[in-house]
Amino acid sequence: MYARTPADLGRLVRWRRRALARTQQALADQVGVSRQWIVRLEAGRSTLEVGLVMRTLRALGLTIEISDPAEPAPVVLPHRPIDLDEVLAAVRRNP
Amino acid sequence: MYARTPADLGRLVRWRRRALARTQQALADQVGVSRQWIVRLEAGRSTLEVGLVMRTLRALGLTIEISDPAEPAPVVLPHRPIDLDEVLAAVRRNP
DNA sequence: CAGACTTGTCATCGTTCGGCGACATCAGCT
DNA sequence: AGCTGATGTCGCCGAACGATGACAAGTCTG
Repeated sequence: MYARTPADLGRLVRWRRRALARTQQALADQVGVSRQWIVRLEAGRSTLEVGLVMRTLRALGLTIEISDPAEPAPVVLPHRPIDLDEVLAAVRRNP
Repeated sequence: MYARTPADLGRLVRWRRRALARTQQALADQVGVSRQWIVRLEAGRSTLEVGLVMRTLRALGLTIEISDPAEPAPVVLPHRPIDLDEVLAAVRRNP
């Protein structure tokens, strides 16, 4: 899940918190912030402390990865992997 | 590159900025912040505005991905792909 | 080495953040 | 419908953020 803006972040945090069936207060207690701060984060406020944001993501069991999108995408295996043994057996039967 | 703390972020931003051969002032101008703010970010300050941090990462051509580490890692191909034609030719020569 | 450029540090100012308390509103259950 | 718990909103206060200017220190090049 990509986060381009604080609004993206806010939506993500709310979704995750609900997925974990947690209240704003419980999350706030875990992170060590006020419930109102969680409300602001979920509302997509851009002026929040980045350190607290990172702690909150961590409290939700999420990781933050920063990467360069210009790097080539990893090659993805086809849905049905080729059965190498089958191919080799066929060649052995009929080279 | 995972970022767990603002200090991680700061190191990453500095590394990337230097990789792009940019000065702090140039980056600051691009993002619309003061140079001193960039200094603080690179120093790993935790109390900076998250919106500005996200904008800075974007200005450096970086993306932010938030994910659940419990999800299975994607299958990655080995560094040297198997040359199927070679394998098949070998079997044809010596089944 | 000197000079130019870059980065680090400090202090000040106006604005606003985060915590708090309080209340309003919404959501779910019986 | 009433009740309970969860969430949204508002205002106030002290702390500190971000911009600015200035200077110190570090780095690089000819």
